[in-house]
Amino acid sequence: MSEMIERYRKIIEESGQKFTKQKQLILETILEVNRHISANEIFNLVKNKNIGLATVYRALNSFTELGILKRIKIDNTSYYELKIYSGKVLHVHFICKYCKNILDINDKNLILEYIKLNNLVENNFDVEVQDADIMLVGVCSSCSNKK
Amino acid sequence: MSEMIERYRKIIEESGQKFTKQKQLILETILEVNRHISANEIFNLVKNKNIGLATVYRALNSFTELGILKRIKIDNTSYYELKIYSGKVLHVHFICKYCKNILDINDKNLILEYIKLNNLVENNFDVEVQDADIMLVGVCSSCSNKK
DNA sequence: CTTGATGCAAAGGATTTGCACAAAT
DNA sequence: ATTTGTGCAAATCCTTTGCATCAAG
Repeated sequence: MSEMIERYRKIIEESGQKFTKQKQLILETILEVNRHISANEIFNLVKNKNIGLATVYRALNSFTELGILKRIKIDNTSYYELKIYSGKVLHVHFICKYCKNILDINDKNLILEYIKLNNLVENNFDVEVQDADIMLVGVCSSCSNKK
Repeated sequence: MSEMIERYRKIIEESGQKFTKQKQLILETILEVNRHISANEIFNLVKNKNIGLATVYRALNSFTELGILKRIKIDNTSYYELKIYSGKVLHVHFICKYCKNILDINDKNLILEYIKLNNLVENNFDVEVQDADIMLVGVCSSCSNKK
């Protein structure tokens, strides 16, 4: 078992839940694809191994609550990506309104600026910001050139 | 008819669509509540006037496309708020993970900072940012005091 | 008139849930 | 053994769509 999976196992077991074959398989699948993936896509990748769609949903919900996964919504579907131990502090995404492709905005300086802003919000609005979903919407260069 | 409604009417008619009683009523309802409101909530406020739920959804989709409304998703439901002529440039929201209340982050300086960051993203990632959905997640002061 | 809009009910898609069975500690 | 997880199918919730009718320009 990979080091990653070992860490997730620890988190899951420490929460009182059992670390089952199904959960491991689902985690491995997400690790492998290494991009935003939906419950249904995961299901299609694992259904030959006798895993039900409900199990996939239950696992994804559980992992999200435990902070292992990050859920982002596009139209009416949830997509998931690994959250902790993935080297990311904050999630900033850009979605192209035409091709619907999602870009990860991973520039370190930008992310740091965003975090500063979150701190400003905390001070000005008397709240505690624990997470930020930032979705920028616009036109990617590829779709821009097609016009 | 209020000045606001007149402006929306213009936008709707210029897009080639008809400005019907139903659309007017839905717009007036959103204007009145002056907060995030779901299709179902709107429907409950207008159903006694013989408007179907489908009409509400069709109007909301149309208004969103025309840029009159802004759609934000919470859990599996869409909420809408007036976008243009509402004095807002960019939409930054804070949601409390406990009470699920949504705060509008309307501080002018903060918003301007966010816009600057969007411009940085445009330059660094070769995209055109047209809109930004920023949802901060955390704990509001009220829920924080209850612990 | 002609075209687009509406209301209703049915369909659709994503997600959740009830239940009997299986597997983990 | 006991408790939690699973697979399946049915149920649920939000949203969209087909169709006959209605209303706006």
